[in-house]
Amino acid sequence: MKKRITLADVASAAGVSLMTVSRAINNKPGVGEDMRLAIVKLAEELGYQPNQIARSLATNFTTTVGLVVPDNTNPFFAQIARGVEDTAYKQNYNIFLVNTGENPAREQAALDSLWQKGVDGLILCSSRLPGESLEIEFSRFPAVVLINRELKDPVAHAITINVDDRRGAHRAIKYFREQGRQHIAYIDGPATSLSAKRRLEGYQSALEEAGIGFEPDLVECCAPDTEGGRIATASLIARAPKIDAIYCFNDLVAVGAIQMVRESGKKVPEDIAIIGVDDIPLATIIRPQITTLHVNLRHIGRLAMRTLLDVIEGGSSATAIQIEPVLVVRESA
Amino acid sequence: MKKRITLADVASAAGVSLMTVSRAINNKPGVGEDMRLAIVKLAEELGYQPNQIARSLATNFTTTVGLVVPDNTNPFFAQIARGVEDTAYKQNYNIFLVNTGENPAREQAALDSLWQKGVDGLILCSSRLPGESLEIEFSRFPAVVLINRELKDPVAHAITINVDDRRGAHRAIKYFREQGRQHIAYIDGPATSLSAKRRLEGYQSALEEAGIGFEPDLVECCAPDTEGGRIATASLIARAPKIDAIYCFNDLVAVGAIQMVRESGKKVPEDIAIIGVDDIPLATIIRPQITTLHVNLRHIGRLAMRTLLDVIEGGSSATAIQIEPVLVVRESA
DNA sequence: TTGTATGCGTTATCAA
DNA sequence: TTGATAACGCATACAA
Repeated sequence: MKKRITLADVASAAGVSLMTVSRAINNKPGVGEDMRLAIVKLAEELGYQPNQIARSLATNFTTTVGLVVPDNTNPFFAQIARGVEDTAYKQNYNIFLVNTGENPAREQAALDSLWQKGVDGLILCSSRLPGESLEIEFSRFPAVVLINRELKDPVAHAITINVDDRRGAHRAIKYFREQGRQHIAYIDGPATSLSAKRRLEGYQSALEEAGIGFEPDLVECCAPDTEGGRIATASLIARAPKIDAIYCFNDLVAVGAIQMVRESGKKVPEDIAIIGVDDIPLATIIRPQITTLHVNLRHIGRLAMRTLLDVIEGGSSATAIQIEPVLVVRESA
Repeated sequence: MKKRITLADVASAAGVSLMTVSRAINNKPGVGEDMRLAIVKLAEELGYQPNQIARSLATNFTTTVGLVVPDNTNPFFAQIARGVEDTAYKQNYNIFLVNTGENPAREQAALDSLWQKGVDGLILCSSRLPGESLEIEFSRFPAVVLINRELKDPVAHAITINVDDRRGAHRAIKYFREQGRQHIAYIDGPATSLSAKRRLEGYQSALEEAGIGFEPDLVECCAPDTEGGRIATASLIARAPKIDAIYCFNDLVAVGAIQMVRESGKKVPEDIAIIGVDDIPLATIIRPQITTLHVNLRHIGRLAMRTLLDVIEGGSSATAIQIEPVLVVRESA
C-alpha cells in the first residue's frame, strides 16, 4: 500500500512552511496568488489528498452525516436515501447509512455509533425511539432532520418533514365522490404505524366533510403487502357487498385488492374503484394500472439534506415541513 | 450542545492517568482487574464515548468501509447493501454509501472522497472504471471486494464476487428442454452490461450442449424493463411464430413478455413458457407467478462484508467467488 | 505575506 | 501495574 502524502511532504517539496501550503490548498487569505498557484500545482503533481480524519480532529467537522432508516431495501426509504446522497455528493458530504430493522435497541446503538464518528448531522427516518430519547439525541447532535415523525414542541436545531397523509386521504375521497361513489371502504395498515393513523384520520374526516357518515364496518386493517390486501378485501366484500370504492393504505395493498375484487367476479374500476398510495413502479406495470397518491420521495431526500445543511451552517428555516401528495389518475379509479 | 467527555475527564475523575483509563476501556493488559472494573463503571456513569476520530488518527483504522453502487434504489443493490450493513453492524463497522449513477467521473470522485475519509476497505459494485484505474485503487485501499466484475489476473487484497450467469442460463435451458420445448428464444439486456454478455454466452453454449443449434434469429436485445420486454417479445413473435419458450434477461422483462404473449392470443406457459432472472418481489405478485433464477442478494452482501473483513484482518481467502443461481419453478414455465 | 507554537483526543513507546 | 511523552495530520492563533 502506498504511503500517504501529507501537508508536510508538500511543504518540504515546495520549500515553504506547512501553513503556507495549508492556506493555499484551503483557499484561505494570506498567500500570494502566484505562490498559491504554484503550491496547488505541486500538490496535485505529488498526488496530495487531505487527510479528512486529521482535519476533522482539528476542526470538529467531518463533512459526514448519518442516515438512519428502518430498511434501505424498502423502496420508500431507498428513494429518500438516493435523494439525500445526491445532494450530499454535490456538497462533498458523505453519508453513513444505517438500518434499524424497526428495532429500537439497534437504532439507539446506531446513533451512539454515529455520534462517536462525529457526524455533522443526522437524518432520522420513521424513528421508533420514545420522545424522551429523541430529546436526548437532539441535545447531542448539532443538527437533526426527522422524517415521518412529528414533534409536540418545536426544537431548536431539529426539523421535521412529513407527508400530509390527511390531505392525501381527502384528495382520494373527494375524487371517489366526484365519480359518484357511495360506499367507500378503507383498508388501513398496521395500527402501530404513524402513517396508518394519519391516513385513517384523513379518511374519517373526509367522509364527514362529504356528508356521508363514517361506518366502522367499512374499515379493515391488514399487513401492508399484497397478501394483506387480498385478505382484507375478501372480508370487506363479504361483510359489506355494497361497497363501490376502496382506498388502500399503499399500492401493494391495492394490488391485492384488485386481484381479490376480480376473483370475486367484479370489475375494476366499474364495480369497485381502487386508489392506492406511494406510486411504486409496480403501479404502472400491472393492469389495470393503479390510480394512486404520489409523493416525490427522492425530492424529499434532497430537501432533507439541504435542510440539514442549512441547520449545520446555522441558517435555520421552518421547523416543520409538510409534503402534499398528488393524485395520479390511471386505470383503477 | 453538550460538551464531550474525554479520556482526560474520566482520568481526572478517577484520579489516575489518562493511559490507565485508555487501557482499562480497551481491555488491554497492564491494568489491575479491580481498577479496570472501577474505571469502566465510572466511564459509564460519566457517559464517556470514545472519540473515533482521534482514535482513527492514532491507529490508522476507522471501523468504516465504503460501499459504492450505481444506484441504491435498484432492488438488486438495495438487497446487497442491506446484507453488507447487517454484518457491518454486527462487527461495529459503519458504511459509507455512495451512488455513482453509472457515471465513471462520479465514481472516481467518490473513491477519492472515501480514501480521504480513511475507510478500512471498499466494496465496489458493478464498477464502470477501466481496468487501469481499478489497479490504482487496489494499490491505495487496504482491501477491496469487487461485486459483479471480473479480473484478468488475481490481485493481492482484491476479491471478486460474481453470479454465475452462464450456469444459470444452463439451468433454464435444461429445464425448458426437459419440458420438451423446441424453439427457445432469449431476450437479452443492453449489450453494455457484463451480465448480459455472460447470460448470452450461457444461453448459446447450453443450446449447443443440448444438441439444438443456436439461431441468431431467436435472440433479441432490449432495455432491461417491462416495456423493453413487451417490445422485444412482439418482434420475436412476429419474426419466429414457432417459439415455445423465452428465457428473459430479468423478471421485469419477463413480465413484459408475459403480457405481450397473452395479448397475442397465446397462453403462458402452455403455448410459450417464460423464465426470468432475479426473483424480485414482483415475481410472486403477478399472475402467473414467474419462474425465475434466484440468487440470495442479501447473502451476497453479507458474504462481501465478511470477506472484506477477512482481508482487512489479514486472513486472506479465495480471490474469486462464484454464486450459483437457483431455479425457482412457479407458474410461468 | 509567511512562519512558529499549540492543541484536537487518542494510542504507542518508553520509563518508572 | 502505572505514568509521562511523543506521535497521528491538520488548523487556529499569534508572532515575525
